[in-house]
Amino acid sequence: MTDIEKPTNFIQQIITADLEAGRVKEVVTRFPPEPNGYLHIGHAKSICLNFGLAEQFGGTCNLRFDDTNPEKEDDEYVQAIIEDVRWLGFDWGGEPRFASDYFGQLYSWAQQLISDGKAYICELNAEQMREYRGTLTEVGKNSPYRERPAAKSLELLEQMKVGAIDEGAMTLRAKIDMSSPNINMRDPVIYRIKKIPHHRTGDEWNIYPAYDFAHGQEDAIEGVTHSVCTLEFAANRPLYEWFTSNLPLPSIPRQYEFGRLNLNYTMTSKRKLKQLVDEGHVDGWNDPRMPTISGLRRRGVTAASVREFCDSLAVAKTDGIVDVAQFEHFIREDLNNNASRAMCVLNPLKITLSNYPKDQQELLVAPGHPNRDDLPSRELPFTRELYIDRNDFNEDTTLSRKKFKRLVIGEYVRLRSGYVIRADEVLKDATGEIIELICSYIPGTVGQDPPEGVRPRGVIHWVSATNSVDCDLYCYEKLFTVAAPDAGEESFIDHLNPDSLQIIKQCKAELGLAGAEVGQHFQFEREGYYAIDAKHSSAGKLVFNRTIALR
RNA sequence: UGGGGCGUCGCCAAGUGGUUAAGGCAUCGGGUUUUGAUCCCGGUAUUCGGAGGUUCGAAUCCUCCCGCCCCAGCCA
Repeated sequence: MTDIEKPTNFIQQIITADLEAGRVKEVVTRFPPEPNGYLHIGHAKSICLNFGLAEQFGGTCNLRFDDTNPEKEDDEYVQAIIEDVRWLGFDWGGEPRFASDYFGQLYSWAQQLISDGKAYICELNAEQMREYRGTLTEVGKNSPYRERPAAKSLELLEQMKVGAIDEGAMTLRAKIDMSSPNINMRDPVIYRIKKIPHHRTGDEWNIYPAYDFAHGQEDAIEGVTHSVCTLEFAANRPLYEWFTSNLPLPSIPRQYEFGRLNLNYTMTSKRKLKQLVDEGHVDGWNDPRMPTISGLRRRGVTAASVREFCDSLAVAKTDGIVDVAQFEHFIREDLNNNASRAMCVLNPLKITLSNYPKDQQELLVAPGHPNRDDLPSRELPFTRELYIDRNDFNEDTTLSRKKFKRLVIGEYVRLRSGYVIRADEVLKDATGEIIELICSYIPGTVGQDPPEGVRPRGVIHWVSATNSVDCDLYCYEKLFTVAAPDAGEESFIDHLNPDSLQIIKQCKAELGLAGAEVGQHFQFEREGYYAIDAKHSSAGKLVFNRTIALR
């Protein structure tokens, strides 16, 4: 559908070559989140890439939870992740997979490794292990337990498994090379004792496989052909390959790394996002200021715009920082094309049309969208008393037409989809504050040009004062005041924007908005895009989130 | 510092020895407009981290140098 052909990325090139050479006959990918937090915009890139690759090459993509660390994981996250991936529009055919489904298989592969003399139970504690590991420049030294007989290791592993050994007292380690320049290859721990109930396996296990011992094997079990992960795992690849070549796996998956998405003014670290939630800086994981998928959804960002944005991103090995304005561009693009228009006055200023009959009301018809007639039109009650925005009136009559395209005493303005009016008089209270404007309307100007000599300064939005609906608006700004909240010496908490949320109460919205539902998107003309807040809005109280302002 | 990876416009990025060095975002002009929105036109890198070299010809090949990122969790 796109007229501009997007160049193929290096992973697509590899897959194409693999297919042509017959190395793989069907492409299988996977999105492998750990259920220890909510998904964010960075994950969306990975999701779109993995599911997208499967789609492009007619293969499949699994959703697989990498739940090998019960300490941090929870079913709440599993459910949220499933909802988020679905919402983004992807399907993994059948049930999601879990690393924990393979614990039994993984355990017997561990036994196999021991029998083959390629793994051993080590009794070094954490601190000792660190000392033995060496540093970036010094090689490590062998553990004194390294040559322990396989039979003994097998026996100890079983004891670890049944809970007979204390946490931290022993580990199972792969026997590789303590002098490898790649620290990951210096006899990495592949099983550790954790006497913690697992969200799926309960207290069945007292030991859990480490990431490196699990991931490649999980891929192999599922027949994953191209295991795509982020750059920081590049140093783990030799280890990934060591396992796939030292174990009798049903298939040999290959790992490829690409640069993760970084956005300025945004934080994409599950740990730190969790901190924001736990410390109450935001209203939960789905706070509309959060870069989480659930936060974006609640804010009113569409799944389509997230997908479009992700697809526009390069899949390469450079790790850059994308300007959030680029993301916002796609949010506006989709909303501009699809959101129905509506009017809402944020700072109401009452105006009375002195020449409009007191009890008269006519229903004006406004289009749902300026250039889409498939969206239903709207009925706008027009009455003698209306509200316009205070910012759309100025007492300074010397303002040029070019500079101020709004109401000024003695001049005209067009009410959007309505009449042309003229401001005649300002009413103020004792303190000098403007409380009302007396105006007059020009009959016959709905959908018609005003008579000769009447030149409206511009078009402003409005709402009937006697037949409209009240609502609250939650307007958001960037959560952080600096482009790189995560850099520098100070904590990112110090860079939180104190004005990231502004609540505007008692706004006046056109009547039709009373029936707005969660999931609908609106453009409040001349203001921005808004969507019902699923948390605060209720039958008796309309609450909208500002998804994003108009440019 | 040992290993791994990366450096093309303010940001992202195509480019795979011969192109006027794409495109998007941002930005700056101008036009249309009953949203100061959208839309439409147009401007914005003699140059590809730097220096040498190979070649008729280099962002693309070679050499050296510089800079940035990742790895020393019983996290993933």
